[in-house]
Amino acid sequence: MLTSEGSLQSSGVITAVMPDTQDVDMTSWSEAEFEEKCTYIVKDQSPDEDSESPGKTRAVRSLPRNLALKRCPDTVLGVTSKELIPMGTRFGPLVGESYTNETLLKDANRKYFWRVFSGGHLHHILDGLNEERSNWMRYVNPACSAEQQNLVACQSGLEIYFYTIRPLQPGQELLVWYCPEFARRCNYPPLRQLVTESMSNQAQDKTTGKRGHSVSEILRKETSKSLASSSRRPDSPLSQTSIPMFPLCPRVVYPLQPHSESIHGPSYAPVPYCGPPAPKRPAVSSPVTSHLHFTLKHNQGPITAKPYQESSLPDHVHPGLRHTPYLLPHYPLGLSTILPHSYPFYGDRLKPHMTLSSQLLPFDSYAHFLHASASGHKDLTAALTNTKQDLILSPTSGHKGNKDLMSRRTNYLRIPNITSSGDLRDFKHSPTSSVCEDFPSPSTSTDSSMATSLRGTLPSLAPRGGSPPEGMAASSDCLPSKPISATQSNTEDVMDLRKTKRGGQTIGYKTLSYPLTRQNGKIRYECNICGKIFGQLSNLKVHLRVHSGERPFRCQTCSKDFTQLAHLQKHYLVHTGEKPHECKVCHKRFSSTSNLKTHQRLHSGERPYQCKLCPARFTQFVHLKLHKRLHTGERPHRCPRCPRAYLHYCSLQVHLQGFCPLSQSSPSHKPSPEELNRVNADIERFDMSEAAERLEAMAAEAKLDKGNVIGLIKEMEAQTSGHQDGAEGENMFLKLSIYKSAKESSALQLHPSSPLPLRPASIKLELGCISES
DNA sequence: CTGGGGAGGGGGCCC
DNA sequence: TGGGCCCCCTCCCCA
Repeated sequence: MLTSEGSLQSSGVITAVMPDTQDVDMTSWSEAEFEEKCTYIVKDQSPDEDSESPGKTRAVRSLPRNLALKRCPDTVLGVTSKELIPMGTRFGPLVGESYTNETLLKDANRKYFWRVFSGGHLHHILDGLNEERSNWMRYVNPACSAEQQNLVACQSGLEIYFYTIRPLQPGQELLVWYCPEFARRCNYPPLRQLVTESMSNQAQDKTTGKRGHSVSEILRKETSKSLASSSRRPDSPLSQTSIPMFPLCPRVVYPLQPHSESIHGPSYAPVPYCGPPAPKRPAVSSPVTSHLHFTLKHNQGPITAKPYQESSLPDHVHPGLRHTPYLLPHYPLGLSTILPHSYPFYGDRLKPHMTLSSQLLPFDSYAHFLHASASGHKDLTAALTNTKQDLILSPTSGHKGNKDLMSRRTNYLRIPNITSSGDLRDFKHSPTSSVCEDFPSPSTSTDSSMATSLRGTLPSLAPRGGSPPEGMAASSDCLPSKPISATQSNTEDVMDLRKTKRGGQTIGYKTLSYPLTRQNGKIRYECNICGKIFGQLSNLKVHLRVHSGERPFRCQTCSKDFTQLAHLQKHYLVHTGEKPHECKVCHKRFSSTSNLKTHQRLHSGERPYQCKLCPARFTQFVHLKLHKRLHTGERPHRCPRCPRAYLHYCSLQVHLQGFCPLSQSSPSHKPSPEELNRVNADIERFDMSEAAERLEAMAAEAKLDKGNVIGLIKEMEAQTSGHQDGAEGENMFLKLSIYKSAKESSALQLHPSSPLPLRPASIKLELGCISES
C-alpha cells in the first residue's frame, strides 16, 4: 500500500472509490510519473489548419478532434469528450500569453493564470485569457471534487499538460485539478484536501455557531451575488468588471505574501513536512485567512487556490454545482487552514525521483497497473516503485517492479495464479469502466473472453508484457516462425493480458470508431488520435501502435521490442553482424539500404542538404541541423530604434533607410504601415538568403560594383518573388536601398588585409559578427 | 565543428 | 486483410 495513501487516509481524506477509478489513484502520481507513464498524446489541432471556421477563435480552433465544446449557446461553458478517451492520455501543452514579473500588469485579469515554475521559483505565468493567444485548455473547468476530477495538470519542462486520470466517457466533461506537486508549488491544496477541509469547516460552523464575516460567508455572498447578477463566463465583458469576486476566478496566482505582487517572490512553499502525519490544523483564522480578507478589502482581485469557474457558469451547466455539496465558495475557507507545512502526506515517495526505469515503456506501467490491481495493490505507484525483485505476479507476493523490468517481463504474469474467470472478477474493474476498450485487461474483457484467453491462448502468446492493448493484433506468435524471431523460451506459462481476444475478435483500438472519408473513390482511414490519414487500414493499424505503445516484436537476444517485424529483422543484423548491402564503388558493406544510400553520396558528391544561410552543404540532414545551430544565435545587427535584428549588416542598412517604423528620419518616400511591413518582410527574406551572404562577402572583399549588386538583387528578387505584389516602384526603392547599403557595408566592413572568402568560411564570418556584437 | 556510419522508427506500396 | 519489403527520416556515436 502506498504510504502516501495511508497518509491521505489518516488525514481524513475521503477515499471513496468511484466506479471508474480503476483501482488506481493517479492523483498522487508525480509529474515525472505522468510524463513517463502516460501513453496517449493528443495534440491540439493546428489553429491555422482550420480555415473553414473563420469566426472561431484560436482557442476554439485548437480543440482536438476527440473533444467538443460545451456551449450555451454562443458561450463556451466547458469541454467534453466526444468519444472514449483512455486514462493516461495527455493533452496540451497549455497555450497562453506569457508574463514575467516585469511584464505582468498589476491589475491583470488573473482568471486564466497558470503558474510555471523553474528551479523552485516561479518562472513565468501563462495566461489563457486571450482566446486568440491561448488554446482550448482555457475552457476546461476545474474539478470541484476528487470524484469528479478526471484530469490533472502537470508541469513538464516549462509546459503545462493535462493528463486523464480516468477514462473519459463520450459526453463527459473534462474537469481538471493540479497534480500534488504542482499544487504544492502553487501552495494549492490537493483537491481532496480542499474538499475535506471544506467539509470539516462546514461541520465546525454548524457545531460551534459561526462568527460573522467568515471568509466562507463572504465568499458565499460574493458568489451568490455573482450568480444572481450574471450567469456568464468569467471572461465576458460583464464579468470582467466583477473580477474581485474571487470565487469566480480560476487559476489565479495565490501569493503567500499578502502584499507581494511579484511573481518571483517567495510564492511557493518550502519543502513540506515529510514526517508522520501532523495533526490537522484547526480551521481557525490564519495568515491566509487574513490575507483573504485583505484581498477582499482591497479589492485586488482574485485570491483563491481553486481554479474554479463554476460560479461564473449557469447553475444548470455544471454538474459539480448540482451534485456535490462541496461548492466552490467553501474552497477558500479550506484554504484558510492551509500552510506549507500542513501537508504531511507529501512525502518523498511522491517526488519525481520515484520514477520507473527509463527503459520502461509507457504501457509497461499500465501493465503494472493491471497487475497491481490484480494483486490487490490499490495504488499503482506502490507497485511501480516497489524495490523488491520478484516480478512474478502472484496473489501472495504482489507485484514488484524494478529497473530490470524490460528484460525480465517474460515473467510478468504467471498463469497459475489466475486460474479462473472467477479469480479475474476479483480484480475486475468497474463494468462501467470504459478502459476495457483501450486498456484491455483481465477485468475489461468479458469473463468468458478472459477465461478463453487464459485457458486457450496462453501458450501461444509471446511474452509481451510491455505491449499495449490487445487490439493491436500484431501477434508476436508469428515470431517463432522466423529464424530471427523471439523464441518461446521461458514463456510458456506466460500470458500477455493485452493479447486477449473477445470472441476471436481483437479488442482495443479496433473497437474504437475511426473517421472514414473518401477521396477519389478511395477510402481514407484517419487516426482518431492524431488525425493522420492512411490509404490502407493495415497501415493505420500499424500506425496505431505508435500511440498505444505496442511493440509486438521482440528480439530474443537483447529483449528489445519493435513495432514492426521488419524493424526486428533489421535489428537482428546487429547481432548477426550481417551486412547485406554493398557499395559497388568501395565494396564497403552496410546493414541497411538507407545507410548505404547515405554512404553512396560520398562517391557521387551529392550533398542534398544545403544551409540557407551560407553555402555549406551536407550529405546528411543531421549535419545540416547541427550546422544550423551556428546561425541560430542572436542576430548581431540590431536596429537601434525598433526590435528588428538582422544577420547581415547590409540588411540592417536597408531597414534603416526608411523602413524602420520608429525611425525619426523623414525619407523622401514615406511608406505606409502596410508597405513598411511588406518591405521589412522582404528585407527579412533577403537577410536569410544566400544573396545577402554573398553581398556582404563581396562588400567585404571590396569587389562591389553596380553590376554585381543588381545581379544579387535579381537573385534576391527571385527568392522573394510572389511576395512583392508587383509593386515595382517599391521594389526599385528596396533595390536601391540594398545597393546603397551594400556600398556602405563595403565601406564599413572592408578588411583588405583579410578578405573574407565567399564559400564555407562565410559561416565563420557570421560567427565573427555574433561574437563581436 | 564536420563527416561518416550505425541503428531505430514511421509509413507507403505490393502481394 | 495482414504481412513483407522498402524507403525515408532521425538520432546517436565516434573519429
